[in-house]
Amino acid sequence: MTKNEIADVLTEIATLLELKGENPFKVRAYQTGARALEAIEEAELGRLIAEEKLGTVKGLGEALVQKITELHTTGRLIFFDNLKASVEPGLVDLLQIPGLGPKKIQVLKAKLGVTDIASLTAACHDGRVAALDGFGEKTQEKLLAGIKNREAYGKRHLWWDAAAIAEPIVTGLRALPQVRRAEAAGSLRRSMETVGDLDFLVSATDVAPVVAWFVAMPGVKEVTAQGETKASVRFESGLQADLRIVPDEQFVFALHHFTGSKDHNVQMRQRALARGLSLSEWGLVPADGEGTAKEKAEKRKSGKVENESELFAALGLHFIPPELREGLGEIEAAERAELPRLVELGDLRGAFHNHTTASDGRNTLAEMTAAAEALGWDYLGIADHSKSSYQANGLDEARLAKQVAEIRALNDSKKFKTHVFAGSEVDILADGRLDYDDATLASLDYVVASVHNALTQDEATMTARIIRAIEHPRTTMLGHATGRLLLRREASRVDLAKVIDAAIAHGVIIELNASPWRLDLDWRLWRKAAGRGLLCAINPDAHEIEGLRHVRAGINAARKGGLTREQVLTTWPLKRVREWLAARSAKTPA
DNA sequence: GCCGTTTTCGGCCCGACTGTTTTCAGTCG
Repeated sequence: MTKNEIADVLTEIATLLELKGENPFKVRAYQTGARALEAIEEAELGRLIAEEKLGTVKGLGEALVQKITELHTTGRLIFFDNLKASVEPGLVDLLQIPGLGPKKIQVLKAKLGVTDIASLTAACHDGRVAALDGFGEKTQEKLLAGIKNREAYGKRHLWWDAAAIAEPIVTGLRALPQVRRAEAAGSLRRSMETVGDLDFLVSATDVAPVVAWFVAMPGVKEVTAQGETKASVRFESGLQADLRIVPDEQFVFALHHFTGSKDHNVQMRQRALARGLSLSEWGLVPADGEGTAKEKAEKRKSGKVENESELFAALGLHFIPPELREGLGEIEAAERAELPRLVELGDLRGAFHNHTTASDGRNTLAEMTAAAEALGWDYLGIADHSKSSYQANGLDEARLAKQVAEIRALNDSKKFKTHVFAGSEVDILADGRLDYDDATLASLDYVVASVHNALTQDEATMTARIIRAIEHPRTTMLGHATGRLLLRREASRVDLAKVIDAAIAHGVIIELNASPWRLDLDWRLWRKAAGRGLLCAINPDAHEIEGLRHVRAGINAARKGGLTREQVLTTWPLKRVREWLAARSAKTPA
């Protein structure tokens, strides 16, 4: 078994133990163990097991070492099999219902024979749940509502959609006279491609009016919690938003804590402990357990930390941008002053993958160019679909030639300051050939090669297909490498390591498709690939003028991937891009 | 189940909120 598979087993054990009402600290030990395992490298795990040194990993004791070793060598764990057999499988689903934890599930099972969502629903409808000790009418209603909305509530949301809801809320909070500071935290602030719920953090002089404003926001469908300093609401889409209000001197610590990620926070706390300090959402204080809460509060005030930079500095670190706080080595890099200077939205000078009404876009060439000019871009690449993308009104050779001529004429007219590059998003056919002949391709400034059909080929076929396209001398960049649609469609099966190797070897760019549904290549792959020389282009894949703004999502992903300005072609000035494209063409046999 | 300048037992983060209670247990983050 691989380490991630083993970690999944440990996590499942934790869930099952929790359901059985086991000691919560034992449950946590399994969760901690799973995380510790994920943090070591695959080969390292094999070595540690072989040398019987797995126990030296913090969080892995005698029992976990034995279980991990058994899983790693045999692929099975008798303890896990027995545990699974002792728990009704439907009970695991019950844990997902808000308001239900292990204790209540135990009671429901013991008193009412509830073993899954169906039997719980029946018991609620009969009123048997409300009659139980410790339960009541409200709990019963809440459980029914939770069951009904389970799917919508469990759903994640695109960063783009979540940000559109969150930004006016932050603005609204800051406008309140009682509010001193307000930020959105959580995975939204870390610019994750999808977001589970929204976390708002506020420091205020008076809390009641802030809570009152929050629960009365337009679009709120349901207030799920409301207290003095905390509130939770649910929007129509199922998106949940949490508000927390803290004293201003605590704001920075709470902001850091609720921005996360969990792994980042764990590592930060460990670092603090190693320096005799204890870090939490409440503050940074000496780690010794002595002293009353009041004394600790005094200590907090004495060592004032005004912003996150000072918080990181207090632990001997350079500022770590929220996007990098994933527990993936950013703390070590910050210690050594080796954090990359991340690309910014304002660095962008243009984009290459955009559509017009010639294929399936909703704005004309002139409209798209005007919009690019309004954004201050020096250049805009038009890449409409090729002829095989019949469903997208792809251009045949004659229509493409006409479009190229239009683009040349538009540039000559000097109507816009923005230069337009004539390109095409050329289908990579099922066998890896491109959708136009070489002469047609040679008439273009650049070529984005993309897969649009036969998405379910096996991995070897798809990989060979894409690599063949990369090897084509006229291919400038690879479009949306995996074809994934976040929350909707899985990525195609493709060996990205080989694709990246081929792109580097042939000097082909891989696009970071900035469509909020794609963000493809995934940010997790960029740091290593760019370090090896892969050049990135942030392309919005815009089908209308509003779509050009999606580059912001692309910048988010690029930043999470640790990319610098230099590594992103679309930040380069026009002259340098032209020279780069010309040099590529020169290498190409005419 | 893990951990130890409290070293083999007794902690392990803990405060806020809800719904049910009449002083608190369970859940959540």
